[in-house]
Amino acid sequence: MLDMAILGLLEERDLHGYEIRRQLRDNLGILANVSFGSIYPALTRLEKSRAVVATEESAPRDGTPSSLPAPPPTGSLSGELAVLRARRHSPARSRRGKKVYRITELGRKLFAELLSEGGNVEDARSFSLRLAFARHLAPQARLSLLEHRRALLVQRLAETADTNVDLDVYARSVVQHTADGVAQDITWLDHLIAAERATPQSVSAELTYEGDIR
Amino acid sequence: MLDMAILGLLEERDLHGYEIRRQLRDNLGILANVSFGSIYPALTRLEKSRAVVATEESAPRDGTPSSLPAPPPTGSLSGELAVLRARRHSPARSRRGKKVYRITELGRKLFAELLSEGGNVEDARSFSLRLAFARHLAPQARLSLLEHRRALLVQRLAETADTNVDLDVYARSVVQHTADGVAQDITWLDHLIAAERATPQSVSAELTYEGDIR
DNA sequence: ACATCGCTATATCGGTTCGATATACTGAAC
DNA sequence: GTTCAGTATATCGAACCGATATAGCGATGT
Repeated sequence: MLDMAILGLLEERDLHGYEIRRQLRDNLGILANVSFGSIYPALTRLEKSRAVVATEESAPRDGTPSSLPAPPPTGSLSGELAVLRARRHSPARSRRGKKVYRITELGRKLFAELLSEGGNVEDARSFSLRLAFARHLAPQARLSLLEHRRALLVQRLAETADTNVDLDVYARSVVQHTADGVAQDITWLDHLIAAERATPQSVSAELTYEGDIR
Repeated sequence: MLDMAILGLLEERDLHGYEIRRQLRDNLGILANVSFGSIYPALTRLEKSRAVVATEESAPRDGTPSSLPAPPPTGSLSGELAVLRARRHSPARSRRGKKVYRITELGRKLFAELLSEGGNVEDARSFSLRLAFARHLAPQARLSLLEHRRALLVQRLAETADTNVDLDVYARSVVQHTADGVAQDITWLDHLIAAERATPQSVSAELTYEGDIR
């Protein structure tokens, strides 16, 4: 699951581990407390499987050799300011040895697979992640994802509707609140499904991998 | 976290692994898809740390009527020993050995500790579990649990309020829906807190461990 | 002047949890 | 009377978590 998340972020731009974690926590909100103990091993195994490549000190596009780890302290003032300005909104800050990862073609294929097939449908986090990256899916795969999730939640709601006997106030409150949450998830999905059906497929077709998903 | 859940269930009645999983899935709803790959190792380690004891085909406790096909009442110590001795020399051929676990005094202490101190406050599952077992907590510990969780959610909501820029429709919808869920969790907690304050402590005092929690 | 605190950044360790799979018995349906 | 679904325990490798170590750098304070 983490692999999918990382690859999805790397589809946007090259990133290093720390920044990946920050985006997972702050931007997405899902996977809020993912730890470095998960991220770095994940990056290592993605690198081993050739889905990403690591470069030290994020080099600009074309074959620039990695520069020295420390920025020159006696640089020009304008240079320093440029660095500071860049630091604000770009993850490419040069501090200490920093491994910037870039997704490969193989990685893109792996991402498409994980997004459409991989991932537990029963897990809320997994579903939310896939939906967050749904623009990389073909319209019909998107719809299918939403409907599968909806069906699962409806079933779950039906099963847990009448099992609140012999529970005390606290447990019953938890169960009830969980059920309420599920019900709201379903209405949310209904809106998404309706919006999806209302949107003509041609509009978003160019953003998807249509042909690559089997 | 699983340890706390298991001990909490065993406070009610003696159970075996399969049944523990069933209750976790169906009754509580939290920890819905916990696997046997978690439960059996957890039971083994709880047994190793003397928090629970395992008996084969144990009799139900007092006040717990059971519709099971009446096993011989092996509630006595000698009976348990006989079973254990028999298991040594017999490979349990006829029936698949059903291990029924019973919580010990040590286990009860461990449960009280896990319930009050242990468990991640940031994790929704952990919180829900603890709340589900909240009747085992002293009133002030219960209130504290609710208020801590509330404070955390308020903080989280404040932090994620303005970070929905540069996200596409799908990701933004996920983030928004997550935030809505958090907001509703807060109102839910508000109700629980109000109810908790409205209840005079003496009413539920006898159900708690008050003196055991440090 | 420098001490300390907080943030960025990578990495590893032990322990826990997941998902899949194997095994075996029972009862009901067909 | 054989297949099918449910009950029940167990194990394996991989993934994941939480804590911790290390280290450079910026700001803040005394």
